[in-house]
Amino acid sequence: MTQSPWQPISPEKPARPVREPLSRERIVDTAMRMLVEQGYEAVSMRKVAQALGTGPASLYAHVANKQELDNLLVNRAAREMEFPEPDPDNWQEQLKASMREMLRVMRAYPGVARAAIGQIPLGEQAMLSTERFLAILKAGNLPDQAAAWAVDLIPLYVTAVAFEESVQRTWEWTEDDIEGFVSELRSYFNSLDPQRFPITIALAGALTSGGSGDERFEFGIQVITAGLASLARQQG
Amino acid sequence: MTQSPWQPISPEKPARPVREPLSRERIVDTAMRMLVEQGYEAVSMRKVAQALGTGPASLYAHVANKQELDNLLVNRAAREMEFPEPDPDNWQEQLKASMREMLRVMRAYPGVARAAIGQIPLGEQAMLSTERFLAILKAGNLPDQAAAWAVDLIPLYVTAVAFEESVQRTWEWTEDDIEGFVSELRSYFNSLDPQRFPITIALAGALTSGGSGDERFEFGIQVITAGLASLARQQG
DNA sequence: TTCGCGGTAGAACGGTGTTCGTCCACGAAC
DNA sequence: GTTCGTGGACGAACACCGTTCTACCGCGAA
Repeated sequence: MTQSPWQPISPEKPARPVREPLSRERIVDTAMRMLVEQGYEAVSMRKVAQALGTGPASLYAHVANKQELDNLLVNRAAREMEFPEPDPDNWQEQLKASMREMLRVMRAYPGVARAAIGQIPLGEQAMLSTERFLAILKAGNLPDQAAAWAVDLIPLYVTAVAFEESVQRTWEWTEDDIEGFVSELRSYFNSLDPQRFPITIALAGALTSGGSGDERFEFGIQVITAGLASLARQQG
Repeated sequence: MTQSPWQPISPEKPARPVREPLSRERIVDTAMRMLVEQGYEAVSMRKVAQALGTGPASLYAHVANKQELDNLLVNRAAREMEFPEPDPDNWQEQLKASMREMLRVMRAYPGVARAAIGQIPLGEQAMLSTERFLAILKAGNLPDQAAAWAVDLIPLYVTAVAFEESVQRTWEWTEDDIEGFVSELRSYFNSLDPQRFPITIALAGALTSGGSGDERFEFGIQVITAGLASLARQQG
């Protein structure tokens, strides 16, 4: 009882607390914007709440926990992916194009990869992209089991690539930093003990090429596509 | 000056603060043991320090930061991997065996995968395993550039698989939990809109099979190996 | 008009990585 | 033999994190 009993109750309303009410939609919108602008690390329950002008506890009325919010972000991103209509004569190129599309979206929302890795994507949009991949793989005449495991393998690879990139982006390297690092790396390889690392030294040039990641990714999807093609049933 | 001036100086030594001095080695040993026994989440700078009977600040005299400690753990784990001598007639099977070996070690040290993902492994032991993989790939007559990118792709895939498993292990699921989840998943697939998810529904069985992960992993290394083989130069 | 209820939100709990500044033991120098 | 400098040890603190407790309050139903 530290308050004076005659204190006026509610001094002319406390600064209009009405505001637009919270909602799942508004929370995901805000989190997504922060993800794009400031990266995954910046998307904390506290900061999302602060951006919405409230406290962290308020979010929990609409979102179960951080993990669910991550899942919602993944699903929101998946909404933007576009896939071709399956064409049996062209399924390998379609598969590659779809993987490129997946990486494109994940690059556009850095941090979504981190949210996506290690979770089974069961949201509406994510399931739709699975369906699209399955359609392409079936057009390629893959056995059911191979197609099923492939739609596990493919997002795993693309997500891992995107995640790796996003981790390195966290370190905030400029183009020059990368160039410097690559040349340092090359001379590090060359300084190794030739007795123990003969091949690493011989391939120092090849090992340090393709730093941008695009070429490496192209290589990866080529390997996966060719590997899957080798499992396709002859004819149809 | 709150102390009494006649107070005896150093009351028979303050509980022997000598102890064995800290060192990088001791820190990594302790962290590794905690990683094995309690998982990655339990390995914090504070807890490692506590296990060593000191405060967190003491570690920073020997280890730059948490990330460096993670790297040291990765390198320590890589020390345990064993690779076959390259055999040109058997390189595909050797490649698969090496990937299995890599996964085996990463499973033995849950959390190492999490520490490894998104970093270029430049430690002594990690470089050695790269060298071994290169030897096998060269035995398979892969072009230099393909071999170089392959030793990027291969650890990326294995690490991603191990990381995914370790994330799911964090959730502490029993065998029964998994079974229940899989059957739930199956009925979820079957409850989807047949208009929009025809293939997902048709393949519900295949999609939910191989829950243990071993079969999925075997599929993955088969795809990668076959894909790489398709890039090998004809003959030598 | 009253009551109940659900969204809001401040405060707090128990954690995290990292840094600051103090203290002290030890080896080198005088 | 004594002094001094230095580097490791480390308690305390900083700025965060996800989550929960609990009080409050406005609004719709009764």
